Amino acid sequence: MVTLSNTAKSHLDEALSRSGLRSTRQREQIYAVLLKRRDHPTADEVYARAKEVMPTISLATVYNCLETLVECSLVKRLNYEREPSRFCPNDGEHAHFLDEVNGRVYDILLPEDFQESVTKILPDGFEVKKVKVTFTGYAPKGLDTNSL
Amino acid sequence: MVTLSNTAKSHLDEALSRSGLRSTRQREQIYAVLLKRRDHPTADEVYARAKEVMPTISLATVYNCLETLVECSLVKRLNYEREPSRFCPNDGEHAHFLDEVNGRVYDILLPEDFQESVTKILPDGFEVKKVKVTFTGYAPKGLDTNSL
DNA sequence: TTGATTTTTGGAATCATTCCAATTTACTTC
DNA sequence: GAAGTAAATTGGAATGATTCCAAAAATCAA
Ligand SMILES: [Mn+2]
Ligand SMILES: [Mn+2]
Ligand SMILES: [Zn+2]
Ligand SMILES: [Zn+2]
Repeated sequence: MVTLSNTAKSHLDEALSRSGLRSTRQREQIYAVLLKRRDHPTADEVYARAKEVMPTISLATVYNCLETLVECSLVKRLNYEREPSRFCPNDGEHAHFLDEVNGRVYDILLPEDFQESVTKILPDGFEVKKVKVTFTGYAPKGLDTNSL
Repeated sequence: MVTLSNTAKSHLDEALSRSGLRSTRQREQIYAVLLKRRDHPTADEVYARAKEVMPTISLATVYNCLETLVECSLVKRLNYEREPSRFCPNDGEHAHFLDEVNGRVYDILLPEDFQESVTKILPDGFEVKKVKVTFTGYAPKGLDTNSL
């Protein structure tokens, strides 16, 4: 029904219970779908992939699960202009690169001191909680989104 | 009808004609509204402000004009999660800071070498066209959005 | 097993934005 | 400055991702 490594499964269970939420088949399935191909799919795409292995899952549930995973900090929601949200199961700090030609989004590893150093550009008095960096341009050819 | 400095007016006219577009009362009005209070209003807010001085303008026109201004690179469109787009008439390179408490967006001046230096974190082969930086947190109290 | 609480589900509702066809306006040419 | 053509504006309908809702199903503790 799902394909979720033991470590991913316990990562999920811990994050859910930390938020006082239950581990369900649907939540596991959605998380598994995201981890399998780290290509930043939309809710509709997640729905399609989840249905292949869990045909009775509903779109509403996909939205619910994605929202839950985002709130547990297991998944990030990405928004480009007014397009449908995309979802990223990479819970580490990283930037995103959107390829203008193929429409794909690549995760970009950030240097250790990045948040600290970029925060220096703020005038005195600004207290930063989060920094988001998004690149747009052309990614190198033949690069798999799973590889980053 | 509109309040647009001579320099702003010619800035607008030049950008429009550069794109082969006409300068209209509505486009001038929308641009004037944005310049008057640089607080990153939504299309609805722009509509409300424009109607005060041009009561017959339509919401469709506001959307059209905003889109036109964005395409002329006179205005930037900002998107936060799934909220309505906001618009910024600051055409220079800058970052944005969203205050989580008051919901306001502040323009953040970027250092000269910023784009160049942040681009260094990309692996070889990525060709950058644009970098977007967005901060979230708490802005200093009593700061006017027009002042930045 | 029972009962209380969450979660899932299908479908309706939302709402920012886009689309459309008709009217008006702007620019060019005579 | 009248006429013709292209571009822009307008009100209202349509769109579509997302959210909402109330009923059914699943989970958990007792
Ligand atoms: Mn992603
Ligand atoms: Mn803005
Ligand atoms: Zn990512
Ligand atoms: Zn701005």
